[in-house]
Amino acid sequence: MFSAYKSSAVNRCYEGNYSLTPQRLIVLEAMYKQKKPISAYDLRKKIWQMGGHLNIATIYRILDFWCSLNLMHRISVLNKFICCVDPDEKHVHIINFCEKCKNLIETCNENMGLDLKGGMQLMGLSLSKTGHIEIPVICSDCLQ
Amino acid sequence: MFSAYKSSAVNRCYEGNYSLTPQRLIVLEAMYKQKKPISAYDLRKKIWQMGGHLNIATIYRILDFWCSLNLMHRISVLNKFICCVDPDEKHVHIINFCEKCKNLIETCNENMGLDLKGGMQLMGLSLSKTGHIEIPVICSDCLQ
DNA sequence: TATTATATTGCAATATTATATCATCATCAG
DNA sequence: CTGATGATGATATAATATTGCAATATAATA
Repeated sequence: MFSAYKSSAVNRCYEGNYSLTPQRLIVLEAMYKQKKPISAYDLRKKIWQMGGHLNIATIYRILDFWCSLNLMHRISVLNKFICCVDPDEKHVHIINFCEKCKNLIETCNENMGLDLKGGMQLMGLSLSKTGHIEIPVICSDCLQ
Repeated sequence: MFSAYKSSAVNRCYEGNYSLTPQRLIVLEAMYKQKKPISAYDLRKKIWQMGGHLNIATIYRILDFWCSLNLMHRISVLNKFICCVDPDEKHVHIINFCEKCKNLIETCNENMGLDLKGGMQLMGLSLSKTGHIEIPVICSDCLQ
């Protein structure tokens, strides 16, 4: 439901004192409709089709904005963007990326039984707040 | 030591029946000298400085080649390439990427106490053979 | 409300990263 | 030698991303 997703967005903007501009809303809505990862340029086309117009630089800036608030993820292995499936999840977001069919299976480290903090401490590292983790996998469908 | 790294490369080529061409060696050597992640275009410059010349398409093809043999990694969050610090390591290669200083700390899942297989099985996934995992972190130096 | 400060967006140019196509060259088996 | 295969070179172009600055919108304050 878009309304739930949108209210997460509204809350983050309120908490962080960021303004929720029309352009940011346009991107939010277009991205929400988009169920697969999409490039910034394709998102621009999609917004055209929805009757809007945003400059490509603006689109990149706004995508970065939402990513920094964890409402979206930049899937770096694809150079594409996707809405976060559960923006209020407090664990580390994990994006399993099937190398064969290119589908994403998003979850969190807890659901995968992954103890990240322990491993990090061993190395003197701490997890960055904003990031997510992409794991290259073969999904069950592609395993035959 | 380059000789150890090179002999890993020679072995992989032999096992897989791939030819170790002069161009592939040039890339191997230039990359080995390079201690930080480098873009394909910057690598081309570096090869120029070493007195060689390789076409950009060739460079991309050869980088892909070495990545497929796990002698190098494509760091997708940076769109850059780096030599693998331990090409004979059989565990999953983990590249911790400091979001502040941009340095990489490479290790393997075992060293980090990360049980990846267990987590994958829970989700019906299996780890892809070729990939590595990039984790966004803050390193100890940057934590103040 | 009017004014100022700050943040955001639009625009245009450009930089950076990556791939496609096709010709040529090298290697190797028969 | 010859033909098949794989690798490389050359060129063009596609796809992704950023920069600098002007214009505009938003928020803060008088």
